[in-house]
Amino acid sequence: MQSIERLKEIDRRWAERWSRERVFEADPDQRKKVFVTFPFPYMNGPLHLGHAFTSTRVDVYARFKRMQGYNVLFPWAWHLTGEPIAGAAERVKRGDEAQLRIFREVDGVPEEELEKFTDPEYIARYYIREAKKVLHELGHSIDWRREFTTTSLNPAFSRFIEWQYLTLKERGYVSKGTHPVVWCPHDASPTGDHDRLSGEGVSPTKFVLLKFPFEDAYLVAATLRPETIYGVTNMWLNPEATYARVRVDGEVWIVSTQAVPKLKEQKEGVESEGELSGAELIGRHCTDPVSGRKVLILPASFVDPDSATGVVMSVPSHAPYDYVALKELQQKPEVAERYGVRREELLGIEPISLIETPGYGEHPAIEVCEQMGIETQDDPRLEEATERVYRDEFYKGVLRENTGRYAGMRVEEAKDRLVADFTEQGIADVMYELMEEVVCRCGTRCLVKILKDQWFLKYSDEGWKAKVREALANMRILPEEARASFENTIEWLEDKACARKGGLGTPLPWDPEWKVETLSDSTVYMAFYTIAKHVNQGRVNGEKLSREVFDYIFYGKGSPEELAEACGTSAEVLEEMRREFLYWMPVDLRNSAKELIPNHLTFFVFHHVALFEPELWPRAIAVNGMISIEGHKMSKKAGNFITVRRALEEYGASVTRCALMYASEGMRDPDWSAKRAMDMSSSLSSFFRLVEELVDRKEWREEERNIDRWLRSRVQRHVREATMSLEEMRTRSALQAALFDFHNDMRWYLRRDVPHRETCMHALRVWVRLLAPFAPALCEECWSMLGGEGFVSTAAWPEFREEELSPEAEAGEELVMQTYEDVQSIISVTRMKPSRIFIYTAPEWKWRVLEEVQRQERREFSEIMQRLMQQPELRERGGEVAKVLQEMLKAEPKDVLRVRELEVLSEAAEFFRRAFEAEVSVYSAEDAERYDPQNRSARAMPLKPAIYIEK
RNA sequence: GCAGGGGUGGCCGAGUGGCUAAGGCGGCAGACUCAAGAUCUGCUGGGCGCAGGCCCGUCAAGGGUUCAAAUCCCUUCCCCUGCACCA
Repeated sequence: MQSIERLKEIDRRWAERWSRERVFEADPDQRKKVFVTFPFPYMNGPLHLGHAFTSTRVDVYARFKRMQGYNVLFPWAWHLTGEPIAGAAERVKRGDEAQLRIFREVDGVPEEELEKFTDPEYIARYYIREAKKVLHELGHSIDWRREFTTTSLNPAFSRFIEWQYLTLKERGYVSKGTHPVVWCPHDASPTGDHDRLSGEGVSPTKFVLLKFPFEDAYLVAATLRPETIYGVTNMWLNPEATYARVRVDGEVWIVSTQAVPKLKEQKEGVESEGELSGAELIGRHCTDPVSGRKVLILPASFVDPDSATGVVMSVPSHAPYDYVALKELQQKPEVAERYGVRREELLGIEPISLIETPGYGEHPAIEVCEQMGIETQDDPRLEEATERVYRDEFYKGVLRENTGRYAGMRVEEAKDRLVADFTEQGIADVMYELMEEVVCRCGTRCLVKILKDQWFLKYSDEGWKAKVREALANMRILPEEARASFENTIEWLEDKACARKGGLGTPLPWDPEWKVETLSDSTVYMAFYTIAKHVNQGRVNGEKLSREVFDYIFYGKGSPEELAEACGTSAEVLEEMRREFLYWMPVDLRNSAKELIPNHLTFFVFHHVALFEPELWPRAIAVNGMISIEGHKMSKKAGNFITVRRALEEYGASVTRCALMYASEGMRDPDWSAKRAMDMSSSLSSFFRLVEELVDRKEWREEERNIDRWLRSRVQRHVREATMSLEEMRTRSALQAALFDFHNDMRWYLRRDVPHRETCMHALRVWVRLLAPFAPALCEECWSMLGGEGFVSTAAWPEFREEELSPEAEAGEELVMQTYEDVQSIISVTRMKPSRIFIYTAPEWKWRVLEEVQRQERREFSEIMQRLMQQPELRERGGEVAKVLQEMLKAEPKDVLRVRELEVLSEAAEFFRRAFEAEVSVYSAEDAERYDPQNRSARAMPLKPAIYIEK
């Protein structure tokens, strides 16, 4: 507890110094640049650990690259576009308790602030103010001079969006269209998934309406299978339902009363002209518009007046519901007779087959119902039966002779043609319906509305997609596994509405009642960071930034002299802005959560390729998993919402950052747990304590030993691992190397021998720098204790030095470790308390045998033996050689480095002595003077010294 | 349902064909301490062994390929993300 307070104090102190000394402000210079971005957060609440996870990844990368000597820009901005902030203000005005409670209890907004939350701008300003403090304390290396907000609250940004949309439109990427949406009649706005009480994931389904002439009107059947009209035998109406006569675009339609309000949102000039009951329609006839046949209207309980038009055409050959309902009715004709249906006519109805499907006979619906034993129209399994028949017929079915011009076509291909033809002939129309009930958050049941004259981004455009694919192919995607998701998204992406009517935002320049929608105004704003700095510094009037000015800055079009005055600046400033834009662009890394791949991150690429030349296309996108808290999804509702503020209060920046970065990498979802945060806190404290101890240390060893070469070699391994991992944003692996593995080696080093000052200090200086991107403030503290120059944040990243790797030293140290374990294992098995330990290293000739084995590709005893016997010294002891060779051939082949065993183990003797509290002697097996009462030394093998222990 | 990513020891997680699993946490034992904490040391799937060793088991489940599989293929189950006008 004490130590965590100390870490927090260090974190705060250094965050202060960084901003006081403007360490992270970045301007163009001679160096190579790296431009990293985090998707600006939406400011309707405080930053939470999910934000911190992603943003810390960006910061770690920024810090890493900065230390590598790049000129790094990490800017920040705030997203205000859209409905939620405005909606929240509205709810506060209405005194909505649930909303107030969230602000108060989850976000921790003080009462005196809450009063002012009726103003959306105030809410945004409040959260921005808080979030900025939090990011500062978290130690993010942000250049705050470039900060901005979106929407018309920031005129300069609006000018930028206007430029963007005018350009997109001019280049043919924007079009006007009409589209069905899930709509709340009460809110008078589209109802997205998150705005729903129920019906998540439900989207409009397109029904084809087939108009069956009926007296002066049309009976309008809704179907998903319009091709089956060739097999129609009768119509179904629900006798309990009420139907309406509706005027639609000059015609009179008969549909269920429930369908009328739906049609009003989807069709022109819809007016109700009176009602009639289902019962009174039954028994009468309408006309099949294709064949002109008379079609009898029959009663059916399965017909749902709430679904589409409440009128169903009956195709018993291919629709299980229709078949079962017809069979039931024919078995009890008296039911139908009550509605005035003539018995003979009813009994005379026979299924008409129109699709031929491999694996089925003439009437698939009948077959399937009989197979499944379905007897009544209320049987729930009818859904499954319908699904099966539909799917098989759709993919495998072929239309029969009785389908006129469509005969012989596959259902899959005929369907669209037929609908187009029927529509042209005035027989068919469309209606959208929700297959499940959708209820808006306001409690109103939603329906489908056709939104007219909406503005769309033409993401379906093949030429556009081709450029996006090209950009993607040249981009680094981290982790690489995420690439497939991007490719997929590009594949299925269709036109996307890009403007809305409600909420905050920038009006579309050519149609100002629409505002540019949030996912659309967040696509190329990274370019704006280069401009925001100049606007914020008052060097140019942001409100007056015209399209022509942006064209100059971004494209170099026009003359700065002519443009300068109109926007309150000089040609020099405009030229500088253009240079700055060219310097920082393109974006070198954008990082976000994987949930944004199908929208924002892909749109980000779309807009870049639409607006900029390939040199300015983004270079890399990184994605990460979604944070969970103690194993559960984080949500305000669940009450496990953790703000960054709270994490900082409890653990401070260094611990929070490291705990997050160690929680996961790649696409894996990180989990935050209080326990693991505490573990991280002890790891960092322990690191810090070690640095302090060594800085204060007085006792050092003078001469250099194998253990020092070993440590230097290990240090290089960690440098290499941390560097390579960070290049790919693998923060967990990097931290594993830079904190834990490094720490373990330091522990071993200090345990093994009195440390060598230079080696030790060298290791510490590397260590502190490797850890600096993760725990920057703590490392600044250590850096200054170690006498490092300036800030560690701008110190040089340790470069991997291959020449410092020493496989020999590592092999030597492994020999020490192995020998240590062997002694230990003997002690534990024999349960003896040793007083004297003798170690015998392998004789020279055994090494020679081993080396011969390694030289030979074939591990063939006689061949190798023959070669060995050519050496006289070995020949003398042929019997022994044979035994040793056999043993070596039994072992797994592996590369072995020659180690000066006697020297290495002698150096380690003192360590063994301390560890085992016993006298330790190291001999060569060839040493004539050795003490070896049981002749153990005979068993010494290379890298496996013989051991003899006395009680 | 469709698409993408996953499922490894009590827990977090390395590991993508070859000495059957890195590191951390937790647990147990010991050292230090009046004690607790911190720290250090050893053990931590099961079994056997008074000389460094051996045997068995294990990577969601089942099947297959291979001399050899956590790793490759097939099937099933489970989890995460997305499926659009939400940010």
